[in-house]
Formats: sequence, C-alpha cells, structure tokens
Amino acid sequence: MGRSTKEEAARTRARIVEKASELFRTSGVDQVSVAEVMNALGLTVGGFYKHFESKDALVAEAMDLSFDRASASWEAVAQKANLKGLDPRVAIVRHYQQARSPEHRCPMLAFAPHASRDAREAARDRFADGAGALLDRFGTTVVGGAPTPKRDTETLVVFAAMIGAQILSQAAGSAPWMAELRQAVEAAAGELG
Amino acid sequence: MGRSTKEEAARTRARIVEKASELFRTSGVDQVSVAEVMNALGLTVGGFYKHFESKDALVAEAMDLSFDRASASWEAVAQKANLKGLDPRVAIVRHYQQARSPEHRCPMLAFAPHASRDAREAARDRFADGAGALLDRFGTTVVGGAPTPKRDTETLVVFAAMIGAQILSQAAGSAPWMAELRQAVEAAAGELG
DNA sequence: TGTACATCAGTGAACGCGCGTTCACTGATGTAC
DNA sequence: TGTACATCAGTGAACGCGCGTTCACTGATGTAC
Repeated sequence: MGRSTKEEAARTRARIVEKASELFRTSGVDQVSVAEVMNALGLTVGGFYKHFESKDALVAEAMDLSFDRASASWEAVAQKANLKGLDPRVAIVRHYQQARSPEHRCPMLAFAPHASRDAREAARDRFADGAGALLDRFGTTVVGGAPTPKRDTETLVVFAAMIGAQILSQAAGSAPWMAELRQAVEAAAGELG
Repeated sequence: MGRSTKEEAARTRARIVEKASELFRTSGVDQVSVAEVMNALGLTVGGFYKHFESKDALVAEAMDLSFDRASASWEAVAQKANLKGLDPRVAIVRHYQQARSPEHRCPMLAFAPHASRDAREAARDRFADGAGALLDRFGTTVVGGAPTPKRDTETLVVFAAMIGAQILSQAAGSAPWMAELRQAVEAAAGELG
C-alpha cells in the first residue's frame, strides 16, 4: 500500500467528491463526517487531507457537482418534455416532486442549512450560482424551436412553491394537507403559459 | 444558592423553553448547545436535567412554543389587515418577508432540518401540527364578518412559495434574482381573491 | 406554631463520544543522472 | 536503460475540542409530626 499513480490519485479525488455529493444530499452536510465519506470508498480518513485542505473545501466542490448534476437532470427532463410538446416546467415539477432515491435529493434543500450559516460568504455565493442556474433552467421553454427564458411572476412563484412544498414534505412527513399542497403546486405548473 | 421555590423553578423552566425557542430560531437547533441556552439565562448546564429529560425534549417544547408564537403573530397581522379591508394573506406575506430581528425567524425553516432527520417521527408530527396550523391561519380570510378558511390551489401555492423564497433568500444571500423572486411572491399574494 | 427531616433546584466538575485535523510512517511512483 | 533518491497517496493512531449527559454536593424549601 504505497504511493498511487497520478491518475489513480486524481480518480480517488474525483470519487471522494462524487461520494460526498451523494452522502451530503442524502443525509445533510453536518450529518456526514469526513471519515464516513472515506470509509464509504474503502479508504481511511488520514488520506483525505492529501486531497483537500478541509471539510469545507470538499463541501464547496460537492456543492458545485451536486448543482451541476441536478441541472443536467432537469435539462434531460425538459428536453423530453419539449419533444412531446409539453411545457418543460410541468415536467420538472413532476420530476422534482417524485420521491426518488434519496441521493437524488435536491441540492437546494441539502446545502441550504450549510450555506445559511454565519460567516459563509463563499458558500452563499456558490449556492446562489447553483440555484440561479436551476431557476434559469426551470424557466427556459422552447417556443418555435428557440429556447426562451421566462421569468414572469407565475414562473418564479411556481419555482419557489416547488421548493417550499418539498421542504415541508420532508419535515412534516405525511400530514394530510401535504398531498393537497403538492397537487396544488403541480396544478399551478400546469396553468403556466 | 440552594433549592428554589416551586414557583421559581416553574418560571426557570419556562424561561429555558423561551430562550431555547429564540436561540433555535436564530441559529438553528444543531448550532445551539444546551449549555448555551442555560448560560444565556445566567444558569449552569448541570441544572438543565432537573427540568428536561434530554435536549430533544427541550426541542419539542421549544418547537411548540415557536409555532404558537408565530401563529399568534400572524393572527395579529391578519386582524389588522381585516380591519383595513385588506386581504390578510398579502399582509402575512409582507410580514413574513420582512427582514426582522433573527429571533423572529420562521419556525418552519428553523426546525425543518431537525424534524427531517431519520427516526424522528414525533418531531415530524409536531412539525406537521405547527405547520398545518400556520397554513390554516394563512388561508383564513374574513368574508362578511365570518372567518372563512380557504384552501384553493392559489392560496396553497403562495403559501409554499413564500417559504421556498425565504429558504433560498437565507442560503443565497443577496443574489440579483432574489429580489425578483420575493416580489413575485408578494405580487402573487396580491392577486389572490 | 415549632422542630426535624426529606426533597430537590442549581452548581461545578467530570465522563464518554464523535468530530475535524495532524502526524509519523510505509512503500510504490516519479525523477534526476 | 539502469540506478539512487525524492516524492507523496494512503495508513492507522493520536490530538484537541465541543457536545450531551451524569454525578456528588449544597443549602433553602417543603413536609410530617
């Protein structure tokens, strides 16, 4: 067990970010320790600091990756909807609200507590970039073959409502009014034009 | 410094819950230690367990209190709006979005991470009760002197959007599109009928 | 009402635990000649 | 191409710290007679 190849080391680094992105989204940044990430890859904690300066540095990269992945996922859903002639915003809302495997959890919800904390300007900026990209992706519809970004009141409101309903859903469990809320958000997306 | 009066003890207990409610909402449940709550009252940690079985027990009571306070606050805002003949939902959205002192932070945002965690059924139920009460409060308008609960799609969507916009605002700081989002939510509330 | 004893709110120090981070070490990889 | 040495990815144990919780203790309060 000696020194690794440069390529191996680079791959290990990428795997750490990848696994961190998955675990952070599943359980939350504070609930996942550096050791947990490393052990999940069959590695030991000590080696972590050969790749990253601190846990915060890893969180920053994992946040970027998580937002990129979410954005790509939304993009795919939107394209599929466009091919069918459907409004991509409805498709994204449906996609978002589906209870998929926890590692697909929305990065906006997973990283919000981390970025909200005091003295985290850099994290907040990163979060703002990622969330802004998702908002753009959400509001971009294809009209006559040309992608047209929309930012009207209703689009913005449905975007925010989708997130608000999701956070309540995770915290309130299966309260009877939760189903109503989710359906309302989906219905509102359906009435966008 | 010997034994306290029964009344003093009861008051101390109430003060602990009160201060915890304030600190939990300001900084988040996980960021506030039991010692911090006690010290903020000029007490020492040891005595805490004479009043509560565990930190989780305190969180439960602080959560209830926080929701009750928020509900009462919304109620006051709604009544004032009704007297002026305004839709209370617009007033509540404005009230909610104002950046007031941090101890008035929304309990739905402050306690969501705690309630969302695994193996917290009781906390989730508590959260659901509190959030459900706020939703009812939000949707109750006075029509011809009689309080009428509304739960139409648009009311539900604006409620969720108000929360979603707030969480993004806290995590994304002052991103340029945040102002747009908040204004959109307020505008949507204005169009409720 | 007064006295003797039990109770228990609050103190201050300690415990055990998990965490982020550091460190001495190993040995295969990379490099200089 | 071969050899000698420096580098450094990964290991495993340790460190320091803050946390939730426990505990022996104090002395005023509460209670039984």
